[in-house]
Amino acid sequence: MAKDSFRTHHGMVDILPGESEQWQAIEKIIHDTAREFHFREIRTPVLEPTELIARGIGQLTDIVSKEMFTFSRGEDNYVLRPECTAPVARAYIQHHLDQRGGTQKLYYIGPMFRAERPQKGRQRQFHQFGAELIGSDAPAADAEIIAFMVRIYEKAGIRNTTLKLNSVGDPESRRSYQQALHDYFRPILGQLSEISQQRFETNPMRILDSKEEEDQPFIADAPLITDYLNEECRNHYAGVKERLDLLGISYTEDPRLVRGLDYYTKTAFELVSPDLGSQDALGGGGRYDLLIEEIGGRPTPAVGFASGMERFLIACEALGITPGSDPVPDVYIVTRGDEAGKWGLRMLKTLREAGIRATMDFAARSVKAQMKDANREQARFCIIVGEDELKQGRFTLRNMSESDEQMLTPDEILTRLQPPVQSP
RNA sequence: GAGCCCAUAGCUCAGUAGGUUAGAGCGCCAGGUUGUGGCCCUGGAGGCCGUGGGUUCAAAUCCCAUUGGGCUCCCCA
Repeated sequence: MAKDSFRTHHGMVDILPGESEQWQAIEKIIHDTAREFHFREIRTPVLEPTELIARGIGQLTDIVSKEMFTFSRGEDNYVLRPECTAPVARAYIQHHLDQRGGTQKLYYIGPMFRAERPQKGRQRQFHQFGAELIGSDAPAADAEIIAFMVRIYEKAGIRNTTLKLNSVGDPESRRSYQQALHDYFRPILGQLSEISQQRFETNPMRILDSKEEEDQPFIADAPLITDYLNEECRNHYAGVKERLDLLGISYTEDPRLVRGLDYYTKTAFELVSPDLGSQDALGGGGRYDLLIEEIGGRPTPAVGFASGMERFLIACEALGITPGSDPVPDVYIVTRGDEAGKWGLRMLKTLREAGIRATMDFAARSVKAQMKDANREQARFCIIVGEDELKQGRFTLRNMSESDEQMLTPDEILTRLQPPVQSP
């Protein structure tokens, strides 16, 4: 690589032709599924007020405490959004979407940013799609969100996933549970890993998440949140499970499933895949009944999920699924000479207006080089234009797979190519 | 923030008892067909062997540093 050239920042990747078609294909699945479920798209800015994210996600989370890309300009503090639930909630409040009546079913696709060390399935700029159902505390809302997420992967052909499900309770349940955890861990605190000892103070539930070898035996016997849920949370959890059963969505209850962001309440879920390596979650989410009030709205229950696009594609690749296909032109116009080149340009316009995908050479190369290029691009037909054709008003139409040629007028060529040849 | 691995052409990689002009396959460009692709043949372009220093008569090869990349921990999508 030349000395003076540039490359992307650490953890930022270019998506090139050949890959971009795969992205478009899964984006299409997401958009199509959203239509079936009647989720409506919302697009929020990539930059958000730093304070919104800090308050929404929680000061003590890793995301806020050490993974944000921030900068200031004048009085304003900007952050590259690390996730999209808080921004969507912000938009809901800002635009008074509650006044539109009913519940809001919103979905999004877009880049998110976290200043972590990159590894498989984790980049600094990564892409998430997700959905939020705002304004309902009913278990049916949780089920709808989960059904939407699950359906997208199902459509893509990703069948070997596991849906992990839990309830993390409401503040009241959480308090009694945290008390139980404190009572349980305090006597054995010295035997826990350093990180777990810290979490004992900050967020004892996270100890259950620990992967430290030394913690495992203690975690195995630790009290479970499900035993401390109050009646409301218990009923809600049962209601969600009942509806998932109803929808034929299988799940595995995981009483140790904890979500990383502070705003979650009650339902927590995660869709995991065995093909992702160390970062095994395709997506996750849950209920966040406290968030909207926390960032300045009226108390409003909501539930949502977020999924990683990069991990989606890793899962596809592991299963041998290649979403989308490389585009090929119907026609490649091969020209010889300046006049032919101009004719070709006009013909391109005509073809395209007829819905025929057409291109040509734009580097004034030899006929042979143009044919080679047409072959490389897998064009179905070539139109070959030189002085003879211009004089006769009839042009050579070459079928590239059959290798046969006909001399036709432009009108005949159009008729011959319509309806546009089918492409995969 | 911590650990491990890697670094030779556009891509995938050969190349160590250190020794003359650094290789292959694929890809790219051109010719063989003065207007015709895919197969084939021939030729060509393209590397200061990531960067800097050291050891040596001599370094892609040994040593140190540095940068970049990958993976893992932490955490998350």
